[in-house]
Amino acid sequence: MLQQTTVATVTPRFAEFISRFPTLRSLAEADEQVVLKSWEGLGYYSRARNLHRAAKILTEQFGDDIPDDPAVWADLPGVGRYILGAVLSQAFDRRLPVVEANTRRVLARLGANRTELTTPEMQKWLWQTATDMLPRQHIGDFNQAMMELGATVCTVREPDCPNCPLRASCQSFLNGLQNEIPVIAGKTVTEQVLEACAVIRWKNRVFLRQRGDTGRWAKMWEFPTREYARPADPVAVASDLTGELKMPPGETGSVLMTLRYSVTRFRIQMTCVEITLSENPADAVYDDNGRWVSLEELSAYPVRSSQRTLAEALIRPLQRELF
DNA sequence: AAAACGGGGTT
DNA sequence: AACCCAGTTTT
Repeated sequence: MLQQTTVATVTPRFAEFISRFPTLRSLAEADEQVVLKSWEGLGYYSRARNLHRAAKILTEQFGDDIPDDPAVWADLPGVGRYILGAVLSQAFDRRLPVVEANTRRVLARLGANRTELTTPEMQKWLWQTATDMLPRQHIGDFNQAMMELGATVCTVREPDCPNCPLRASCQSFLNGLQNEIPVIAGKTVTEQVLEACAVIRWKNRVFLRQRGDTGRWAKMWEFPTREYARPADPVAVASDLTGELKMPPGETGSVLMTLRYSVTRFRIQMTCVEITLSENPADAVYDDNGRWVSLEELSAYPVRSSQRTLAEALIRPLQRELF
């Protein structure tokens, strides 16, 4: 119930649920519709279905002898790494960590780690750090305490650092960084960029060109600062950008790229322009979503943040170079 | 690595 | 209106 649901919301609902299904077997033997009915208003109904399925699996395979084997639990529907650690550490004192919203904040602050929370490397760091920190005994209490610390002291806003039991070893408190950490990513924004990318075919060669105004051939993922980078954001450099060309070379399609700035993530969907070059400039055509246009018409096509048209900036230099 | 899944509370 | 919540699964 506590997955993405506040303690305040869950508390009364949990009591009702346990009263309705006091044992694992009673839950396993209940009709799914009855279980779902008792879940009404909590949302994420797949949690209820998974819980019910998991109860049936456990009861069928182990009867009333609930296993403490992490491998068994990990295969249960709805059991991810958090539930695995939470259940087994508290029910059986198994030495497994728990990482959730509160512990993420506590650990990031403790180590003054500025890596954005949702990145894979940060997730890895968080789980590893939580694992390394585990005591020998009373694992469940420790996990619970870490979450409680995040909920009551190491809060999102205005953490009570002076009264924190970990203040002496907290790298954020020691450096006055508790309000900068953790780093949370902004919402991903998607922007259509029509003229930014071109697939150029000439004889047996295919050129991928990011922009027309840099004056040189560049790989698709090498491009200068874009005007839609917000002023507060640092300049996007090649290392900040990871991209994947989703179309076969030589065909028209779109490119999805993710720009990672310090906080906000940009997702850029570029509609690529396919251009077939001819030695006669008047013959050059491009295909924009199935529409074929001559180079004459193309010359009016603007290159964003540049006074030059696509034809002037990209195609003419290409023709000069190739012919 | 996103996006989907959801209702309720906070800013 | 936007964001967040004791996450997991599917795309």
